[in-house]
Amino acid sequence: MNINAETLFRMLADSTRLRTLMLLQAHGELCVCELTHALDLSQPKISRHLAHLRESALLLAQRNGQWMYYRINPELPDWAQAILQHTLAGSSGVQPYHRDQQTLKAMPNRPGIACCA
Amino acid sequence: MNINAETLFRMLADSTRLRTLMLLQAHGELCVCELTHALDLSQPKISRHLAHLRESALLLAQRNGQWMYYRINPELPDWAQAILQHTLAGSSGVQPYHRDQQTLKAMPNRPGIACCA
DNA sequence: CATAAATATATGCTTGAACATATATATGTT
DNA sequence: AACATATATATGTTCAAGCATATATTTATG
Repeated sequence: MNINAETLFRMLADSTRLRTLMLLQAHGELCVCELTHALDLSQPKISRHLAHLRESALLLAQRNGQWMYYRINPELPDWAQAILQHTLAGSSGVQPYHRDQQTLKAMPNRPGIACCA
Repeated sequence: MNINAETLFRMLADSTRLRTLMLLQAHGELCVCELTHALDLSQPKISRHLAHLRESALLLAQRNGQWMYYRINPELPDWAQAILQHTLAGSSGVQPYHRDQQTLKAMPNRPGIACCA
């Protein structure tokens, strides 16, 4: 994998992208509709930023039925993964990141998650 | 200390500022003329970016005679310091960061450094 | 000693490019 | 058709670059 620090930081410098990455860092894999709900932003806005993150090789995308699932590229170099971890550690208790986690958990009809045990 | 992740990453997302921070992370403290020489950029450009970094509380400045010395704010939260460390680890061997270090070492008449033993 | 010159650093101001946003619409899946 | 996602276009905002210039400190000179 080849990513330079400046590119990584340009991607992290936008609020929508940073919140998205923090959700993915905490959950492993999420589809566009989950992100749209958790961040409470318009679908085209999320989709555009996901495209940027994909083009920068920070994210991988995978279709499952009608849903597109995104996850952090596991081949990112160690230093980049470490940066994402430390960022999550430093902001998971802070707004808006903390609220985003709660909003995701409270989402009704999440695809791929059984509604009842 | 109070700095949020988005502000940190906006500061790191510019090439001039990132190169400056990597030099400071590696050397502890440098004056404007040393940074200007090492990065081979115009003095107003460096000075302008140093002002941004100061206003974001990432850097502290201290006058010593005619020289202004800048250093990374030691009160940055742990996660932010960790990010700077990992960034240096990931880019110290890469251009332009590696070249910057060499150019600094080759600078003649560095203030505060004895010319001969 | 007063003043001027040289060095080091900071800051207005304007222009231009990069980029985020919003709306509408297109594509793909069930 | 309904749902999920992507993209095109237009618009507005942010922000870096460059130049000129201002301030501060030290050194040189009459």
